[in-house]
Amino acid sequence: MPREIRFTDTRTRRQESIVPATPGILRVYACGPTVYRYAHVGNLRTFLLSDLIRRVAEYAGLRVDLVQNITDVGHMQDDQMDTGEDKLLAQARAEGKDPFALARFYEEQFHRDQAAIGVQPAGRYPRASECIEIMHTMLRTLADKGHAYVGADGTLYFDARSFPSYGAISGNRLDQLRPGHRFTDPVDSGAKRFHADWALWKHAGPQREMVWESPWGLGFPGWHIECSAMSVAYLGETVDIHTGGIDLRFPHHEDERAQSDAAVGHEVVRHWVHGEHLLFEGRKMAKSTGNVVLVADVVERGYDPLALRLAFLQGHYRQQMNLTWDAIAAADKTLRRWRARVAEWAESPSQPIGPGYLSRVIDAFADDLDTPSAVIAMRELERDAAQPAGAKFETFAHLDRLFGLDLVRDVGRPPAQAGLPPGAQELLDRRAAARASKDYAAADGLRDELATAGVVVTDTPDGQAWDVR
RNA sequence: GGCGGAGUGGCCGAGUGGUUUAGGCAAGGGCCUGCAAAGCCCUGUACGCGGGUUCGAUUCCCGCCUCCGCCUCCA
Repeated sequence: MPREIRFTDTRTRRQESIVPATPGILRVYACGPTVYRYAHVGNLRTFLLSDLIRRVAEYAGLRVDLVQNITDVGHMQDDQMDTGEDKLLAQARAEGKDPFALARFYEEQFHRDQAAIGVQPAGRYPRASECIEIMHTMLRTLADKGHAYVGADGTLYFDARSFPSYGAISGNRLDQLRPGHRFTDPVDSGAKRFHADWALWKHAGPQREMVWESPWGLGFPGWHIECSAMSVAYLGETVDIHTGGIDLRFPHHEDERAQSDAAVGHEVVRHWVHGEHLLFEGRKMAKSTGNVVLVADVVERGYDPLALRLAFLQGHYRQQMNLTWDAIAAADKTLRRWRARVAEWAESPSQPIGPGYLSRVIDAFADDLDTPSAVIAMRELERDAAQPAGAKFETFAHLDRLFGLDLVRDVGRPPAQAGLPPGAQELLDRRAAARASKDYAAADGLRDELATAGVVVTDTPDGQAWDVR
């Protein structure tokens, strides 16, 4: 068990020892997906962050209360700001679907992708669209305390200048921020008082889908208020760790912090932990760049999705990582070899776990999630001839609680019998006969035939082995 | 203009003021195999540029160049 767990806190800009406000219970809020499209592997790398925090904390004996929001309303899209549509409505219109149905579909896909890369489900997944009331409660408080005002366009805005420590997370100061320049800023039309103010409750305008009644009229929530309201409602007025992608540091988390702290009256989030971005082939992963990679793409190329997880673990969460197909292939190969080794080692008599490697890996995880060092330690253990196989098995199997790579998948796995395509068994039998009679030309031809049918045959001392692709 | 992160060998990526200066993948050679595959063994190529500090810098300092991100879209 680690002596202490440390993470780098974006706000304090240094590593902090994590001590739960409530002894024994670590309260974590993870910024979740906006469910208007498939999550790409860059998104998934960020979501992995809260999973790793949760695993190391649970390993250390803490109970982890992990809440991850599902944003299914209110996340404005840049080029839609003028029309008042959010990302979901725009996508629903593009696909000709009901926005709620669309949101549920991508939410379901999100959970599937999470499971595919070994992310354990959060305790709760509140949906923004189902938390409108608790948002109203916080908005009323903000209005009562003088942090909010209704603009000329009927939208409720947060008064940024009413929150003196604005900018603590990002380092952005109100007097240094540039006014919005990508769209017609409401301040230009006199709707809001100051360019850095942001919408708390958007006035519906002509929009008639995904709108709710409120003390400020028909409308829908601003993006940032959902996380403030939901984190406080679900985790209480003190949240130990709040995670998200580095891009959320500003404005999302800056604004969220202002709302939460202003409403509650003290610092709500004790530690902000952000994951750096994933690049793919050297570029930021984005639709506009054309380098979006989904879990489905990885699977389609024949790789185990958990190879993605291993590839992520080999880099540090606060470093940009340049993912490539070569890197995924390399991780996939390592993962398959580890599973095969673990299955072999499992045949040996069980041995106590060697404390050296165990503590190295655990300490690495606890030291600001130094997963690269943890993976290195596993590679060293793998080739350490001084360690008995039984101990290697126990160590790999045990530490998979932290790695989450399903390393024991192949233990005791019977030879693949099921899943052979029709006729394949006959080809296999004929090839075995051909080899027995040393007719290698025929055997190689049959091997090619089987490969075409998706059956990869290899020869072992015990005869033919095969794997269905 | 403000805020933030990087530049390591073909690729991904650790790391360190200096004796053999990761590891993986790929490549080449070998063992094994009927041939392959897998596995095992061996091999090579590094620290963006220019100064400085130092006996010695990839590592520390200064300057520069380049790349990436945020500044009210974004994981």
